[in-house]
Amino acid sequence: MEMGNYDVKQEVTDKYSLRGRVFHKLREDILSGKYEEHEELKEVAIGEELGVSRTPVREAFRQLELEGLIQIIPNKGAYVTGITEKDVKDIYMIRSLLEGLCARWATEHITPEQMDEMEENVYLAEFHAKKGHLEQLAELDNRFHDILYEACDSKMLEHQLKDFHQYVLRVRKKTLSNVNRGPKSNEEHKQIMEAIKAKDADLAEKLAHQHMINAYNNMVQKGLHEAYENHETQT
Amino acid sequence: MEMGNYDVKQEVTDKYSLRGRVFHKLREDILSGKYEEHEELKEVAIGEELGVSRTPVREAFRQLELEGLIQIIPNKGAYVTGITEKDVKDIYMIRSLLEGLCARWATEHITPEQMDEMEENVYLAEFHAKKGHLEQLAELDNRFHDILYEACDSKMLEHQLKDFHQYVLRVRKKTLSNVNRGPKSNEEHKQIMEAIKAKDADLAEKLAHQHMINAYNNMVQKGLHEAYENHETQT
DNA sequence: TCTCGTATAATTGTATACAATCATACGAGA
DNA sequence: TCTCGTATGATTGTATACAATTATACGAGA
Repeated sequence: MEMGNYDVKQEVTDKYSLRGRVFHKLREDILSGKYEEHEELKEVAIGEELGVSRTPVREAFRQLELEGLIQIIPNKGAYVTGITEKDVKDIYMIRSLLEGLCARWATEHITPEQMDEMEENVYLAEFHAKKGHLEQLAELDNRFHDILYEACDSKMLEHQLKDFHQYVLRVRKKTLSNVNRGPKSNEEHKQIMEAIKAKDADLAEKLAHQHMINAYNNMVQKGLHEAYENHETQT
Repeated sequence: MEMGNYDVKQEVTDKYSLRGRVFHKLREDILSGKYEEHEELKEVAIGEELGVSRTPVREAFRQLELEGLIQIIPNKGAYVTGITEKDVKDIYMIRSLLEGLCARWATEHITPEQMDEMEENVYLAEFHAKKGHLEQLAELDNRFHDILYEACDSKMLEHQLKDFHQYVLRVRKKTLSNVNRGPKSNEEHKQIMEAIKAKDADLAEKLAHQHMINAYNNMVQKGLHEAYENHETQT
């Protein structure tokens, strides 16, 4: 609830403030590979390119540094750190552990309202899967995880997982998912939901953990062999 | 190696730049409870208090926001999020999982040089434990974990864990550790080290995981009943 | 030719000025 | 008295000016 509100405000910032726009533009560009690794980002150049002054650029730099995307050397410059395939893999492995923990805690703390929304999500996704509505399916997929994050009732874990989720969504252009992953993903969601409903924390943890590993395996497999454009990444 | 250099530079920034000082001062103050939860932080007030202009203050705010310590509402203000006892507990639970993963990966990727340093660390700590040198013991304890983070050979995981480690170090003033934890902690380090040396990733993971849980249990237990001043938190 | 020191340019760090937005107070009108 | 609109002040958002630091170029001396 509190975090939900936070995120809304964050969105507002990102949309309407120059700093937010610069921050997201640069993150997008770094993750999509527009900038080479170790490339120097100059404040004035970026500012001119985006039509803003140095101030918002600098503030965006400080945030990017904290996210580990650039490295700022005092009085010298900002250098792109980039993100390798190994980084993505590592994130998925880390995330798989945390998603498991999240599912465990969600089992213990989920509210009836959240449980209802989760059920609704799964059944609605089942419907869209049958109809082949991939876009709605992708959106419901993301929403399922957000529900889980909120249900775990841990500000810290929710924050971590949302960060990772964001991160992963950004690299979808490089490593696109299989269009068939959607329905399969929802099957797994359903199992996780049922484990939570049955208050089986061990099972929920295990399933959520495996769910993330499956998502990764599907992603790299498809990322190497095929590349379906215009489809969202399933998690 | 790369991260090591990064951290050195980061330290330089923090020491010599106003932004770094403001950032760390505010983080310290928030975590130590100087500011109430939901308290508004005003740029000019903070700036005047620290004798700097708004610019470094603003940059520090942006970083604090990303760390989740404050919430910035556009055109309105920055509000302290604070950190509860539950947050600390959650962090330790999250960290225990990631330390486990870290130990696993370290088992697979540790270099002979890192292995040597780890052994040296453990044996040196054993010596200081016998002599009752608590300060050196605390420093070696922190260093042990840093070695582990570097040995896991994952930029992402290392980044995450160092963040958490930093975070935890900051709250030591509120929840101080038992002075007897040092030697016990090092015993556990030794076991972890031996598991890594024996290439037993499963055992290393399990031990590192439990090590963190023990550290937490010790901390809360002691935090509630006693409060030894002037001793560093272990692990 | 090579080395080293100095001068100059480029870049970041910080401070301040101005613009935009939000909160508050106050008064007119119902 | 209550409501609503406006004016005023406070605060943040952005741009620019100045200071400090670093990188580079060039020339003097060996």
